Amino acid sequence: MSKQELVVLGRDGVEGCCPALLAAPLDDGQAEALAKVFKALGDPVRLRLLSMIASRAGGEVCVCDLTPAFDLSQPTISHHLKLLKQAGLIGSERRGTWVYYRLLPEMTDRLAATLTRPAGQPLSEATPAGAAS
Amino acid sequence: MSKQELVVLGRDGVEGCCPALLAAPLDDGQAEALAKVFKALGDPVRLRLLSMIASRAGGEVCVCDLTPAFDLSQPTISHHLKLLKQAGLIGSERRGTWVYYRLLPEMTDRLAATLTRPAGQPLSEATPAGAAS
DNA sequence: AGGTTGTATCGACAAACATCGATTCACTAG
DNA sequence: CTAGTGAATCGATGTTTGTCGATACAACCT
Repeated sequence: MSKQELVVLGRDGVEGCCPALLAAPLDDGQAEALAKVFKALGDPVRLRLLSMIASRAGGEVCVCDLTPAFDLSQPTISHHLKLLKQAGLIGSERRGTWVYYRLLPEMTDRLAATLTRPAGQPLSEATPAGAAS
Repeated sequence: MSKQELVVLGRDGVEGCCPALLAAPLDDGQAEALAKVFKALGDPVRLRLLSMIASRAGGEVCVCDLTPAFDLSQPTISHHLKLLKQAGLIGSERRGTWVYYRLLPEMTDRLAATLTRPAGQPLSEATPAGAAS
């Protein structure tokens, strides 16, 4: 079911590879899809969740290990995990009583590519450091 | 004034280089600062603005070229530009009657690095494709 | 000075969001 | 089958955010 979500994101969402944020103007659909993913990253709790999941040796974290790391209720953590999952950033698997989350590196790779500017960027010709206020 | 904002972000915010989202758990301050920048990217209008600014040959765009590209009021565009600026993603310069915006590539470079996972990531040992739902 | 044009700020309002407690669902163990 | 535990969903609530019109500010040009 959530695999489907990923497929959708891959199809009419962030699509083929990298929308190239910095190389050409995004069309409206690309912007909408990309914004959803960045919005998922735009919360400190979700960023910490993601980094805890991504940096865990073995690649998996049990929800039962994530929840007590925050001063938030269990439903709130569950909600944040759901948003990260809907953004295609993480996936989950139930094993017995417990649910394990893991990073889906395809999405972070895609975002990194999106934010990388093409070879010789025509910026800062006469703009050495922080000339623009 | 907004240069100051950038400095602040550089100091106790995203800091030195890359908080390494995917390599180690973020501390609370890092997460808070990073979230602000991602939040700025979490809106389709701002993404389109940023991509229009970044992809413009010469590196500069006049606000007067940006505003008519949207079905939104001038104050709304101004507001979005302000948020992008406060996030350290763009800078502005007034020349005569017009104000020009440009990309500050330091920030996008930093974000790209943040989303890049370290060399041999311990993921997907037994997870070929999209095993996790 | 006075008028004109481009941009930013202000105040208001509706929609979206983060959070919680209560409940329900999924699974395991007696 | 009946607890008991981990996780997700549901409703409600206070806060944040995107948007607008009105207004103020900045620079140019008579």
